[in-house]
Amino acid sequence: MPSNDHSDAGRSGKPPGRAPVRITDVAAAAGVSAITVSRALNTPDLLSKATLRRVLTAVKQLGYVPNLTAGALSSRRSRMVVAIVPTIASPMYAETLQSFTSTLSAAGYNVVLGLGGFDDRNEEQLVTTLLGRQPDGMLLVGAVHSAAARRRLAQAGIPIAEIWGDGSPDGDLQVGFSHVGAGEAVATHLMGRGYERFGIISSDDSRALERLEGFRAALGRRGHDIAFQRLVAPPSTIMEGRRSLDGLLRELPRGGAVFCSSDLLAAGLVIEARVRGLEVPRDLAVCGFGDLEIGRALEPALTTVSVDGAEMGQMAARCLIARLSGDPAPQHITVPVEIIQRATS
Amino acid sequence: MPSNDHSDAGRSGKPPGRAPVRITDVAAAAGVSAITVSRALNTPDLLSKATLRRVLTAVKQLGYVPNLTAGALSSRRSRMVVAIVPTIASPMYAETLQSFTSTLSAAGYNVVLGLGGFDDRNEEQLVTTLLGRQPDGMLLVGAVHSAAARRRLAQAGIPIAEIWGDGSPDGDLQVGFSHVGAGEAVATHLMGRGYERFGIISSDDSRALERLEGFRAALGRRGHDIAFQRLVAPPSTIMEGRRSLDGLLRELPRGGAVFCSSDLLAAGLVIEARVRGLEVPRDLAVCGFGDLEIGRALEPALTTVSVDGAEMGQMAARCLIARLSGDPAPQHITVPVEIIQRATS
DNA sequence: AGCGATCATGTTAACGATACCATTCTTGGC
DNA sequence: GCCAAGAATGGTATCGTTAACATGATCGCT
Repeated sequence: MPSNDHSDAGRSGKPPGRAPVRITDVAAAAGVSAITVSRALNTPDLLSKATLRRVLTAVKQLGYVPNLTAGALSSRRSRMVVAIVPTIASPMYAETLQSFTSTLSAAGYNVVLGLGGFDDRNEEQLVTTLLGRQPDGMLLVGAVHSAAARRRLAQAGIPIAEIWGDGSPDGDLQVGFSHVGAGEAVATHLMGRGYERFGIISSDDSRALERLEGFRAALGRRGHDIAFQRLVAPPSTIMEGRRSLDGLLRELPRGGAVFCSSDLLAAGLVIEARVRGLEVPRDLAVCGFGDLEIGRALEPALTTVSVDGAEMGQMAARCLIARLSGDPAPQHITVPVEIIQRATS
Repeated sequence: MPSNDHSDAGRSGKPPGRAPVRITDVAAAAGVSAITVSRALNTPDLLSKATLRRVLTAVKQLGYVPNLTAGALSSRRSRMVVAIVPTIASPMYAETLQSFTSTLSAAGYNVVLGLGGFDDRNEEQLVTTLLGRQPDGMLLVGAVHSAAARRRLAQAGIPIAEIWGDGSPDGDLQVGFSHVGAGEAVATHLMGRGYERFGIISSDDSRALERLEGFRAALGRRGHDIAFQRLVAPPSTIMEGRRSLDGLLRELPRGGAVFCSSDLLAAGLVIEARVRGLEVPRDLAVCGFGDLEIGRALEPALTTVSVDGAEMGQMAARCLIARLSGDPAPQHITVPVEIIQRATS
């Protein structure tokens, strides 16, 4: 009977003969104790120059890669942050996630990605698994709806940053803007430009719907209403914008103005309008949302609402980092929302 | 410099009075041992109905969230996969990552995101940290260039899937297509349509350049050459496409055909051409790459090379999962590349 | 010169889970 | 009715690292 004493046999991992270098191997090579190696990598200031050099040499020579899983278990700091995003197929969220991840990466954190989709189906499942990773912090893009999931988050005891929020804060850290306010601003802008008939094409998700309500309310205050309204299933696409024109023209005579909940929808609308020989904005004015590249590059260039997704991601990351470092961090950050008037209104 | 003793209490964790429920707590509540709880969650088949029910009740009641970090350390399986992507600001990669993540998520894996950018600067740093997370597998979108980083990867002993590759495989699992072949196919297509003057606008990254070379070679074989060539810094944008027209028109008289390394560049070119009163494709034919939504929705719709980014992501995920489950998985998968002829050529 | 303060390093014991092997309790075949 | 084979469960060691505390060396100051 082969008795698996101590080393290689027993809990052997992957098939190929790997050489898992552990911290003790490095320690032995450098003639120090394990904790000294740990300190060389985490708190080098605590060591003498000579020891530090010796350890780092050994690290390099052996090709030591610290096992961060073990480190996390022991120190109770995983240096990981979970980001839950509805989708990254949408450029707005992608941009936000990109800058969020980059900023955290520079500070030594890794990001674990959770894709929520737009339904609450397996939200609890997702949140639970991800919390099991023991993240030091969390980013929620958009709200978490399932009650069970929210409870879990609240009990997790980690800082949670929420961005693109829709006004029902789960986290203790908000980076965002008022969607209602944005809708109002668009209404004000369009009324100011002299338009008198209005339509809206909106994605059927909670944040877009808030903007819709803001839009409607501001119009109403001045005696206007929404003559045409169309909800489309997320994620928004250019094609869906093109397809919206038909219905729109039936309800809205020439000279109206339409607010689209995404630049993608707006771009589609403009493209289709031109194909039909309409002149934008004379026959149809359009305002998008998001200030995506396509709007800037379109002809005519799209009037839109600019919210800096990258900025929000970076802000959220910075706040989390501050919070995790014990530094004070603001609880609420409002990112400016700006109407960029270009050629379609 | 005062050593920053940030935490006041001992190893008590986060400030707010949390109740970290451990597996032993659940075990006690259910009147079983810890290992039984573990089995209830991981291999429920091994338990009797009655015990299973009892344990799951306790789990729910206590709101137990398994510490996956500890589990990973003990079992040497992290159930995490690292994805290294140049950027997710580009829709192509975003799409790939989206489907990759979704597929893995459904199989119980989490994805750790690494953003590489297009430079090799801190590539080794990034790879090292991420390997330290003990991922079970890895996805490389595009190649890893730093020699040190490649060595690390090779020694990691985990399956590595590489997609969007440029022909210098790091991993042992390839999902992709021939970029050279794609360039050739475009050349063949355009020549077949009767064009005789050619231009190219390409992103300055290795994969796009391979397509360029394929394009050039195929043209050369039939006695043609590239009359206009422009390299633009990644990531590609619509605006950059628009800006390219000026130079292009100087070198390429009306009736030429241009291959763009991205649908974004191609879309910009088409938009600008129409602004200048050119007719597409009569005055200028354009072929893009990537089959993005914008190409489909553009007017005139863009001829392009379709590579299914989502499909590739899903394939890569499936292969990794198979490999990790001990099932056989193909080493090389070639995804079909198809020229979609629409209205711009 | 003595002595507390500071620096540099080491020892020990977790962190929370699972692998391995052992143990008890069933079961069925002859 | 007895024994081998399997089902159900538990005990113990361990995964690789870091926190907490301990120790010895160094140093400046009265």
